[in-house]
Amino acid sequence: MFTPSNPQTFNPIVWQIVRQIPPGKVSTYGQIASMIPPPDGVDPLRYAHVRARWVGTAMRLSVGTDIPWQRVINSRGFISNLPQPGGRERQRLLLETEGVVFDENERVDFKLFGWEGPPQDWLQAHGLLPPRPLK
DNA sequence: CGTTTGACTACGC
DNA sequence: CGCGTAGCCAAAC
Repeated sequence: MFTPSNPQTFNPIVWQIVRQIPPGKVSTYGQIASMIPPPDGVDPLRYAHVRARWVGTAMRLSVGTDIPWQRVINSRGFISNLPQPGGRERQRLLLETEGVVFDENERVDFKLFGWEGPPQDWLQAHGLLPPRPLK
């Protein structure tokens, strides 16, 4: 089932969701986090303040895997500042190869390329809840 | 082990 | 729209 009382279970859930993002689409840290309910024992209100950052941590740990990490960007439509040198350029190149277009300000339009999220039955099949807005 | 840092985001000016 | 900050935990030092 689903007991994310520790990151060893939280992170794989993040990665599993990221795998569902189709090529040519992007999601955000917060959007992915909103699909994962608060871990047991964590105050939901406090969880809402840190969950997006947890997703960022999970993504950082996903380097060197087959996870399509490039499809996760920040809520403003920009590529975040990756810890690895040259990571941003690489991420942009990967996304552009998939068909994602950046505007003159290096921003992605979520209206065009934003991922609508997985089907609800997929979420429920994995013991997750439908996405909830922040706060 | 204590300290610092961080692939975040909403909100207030 | 830009800039600063609070929120507060897991990794990384």
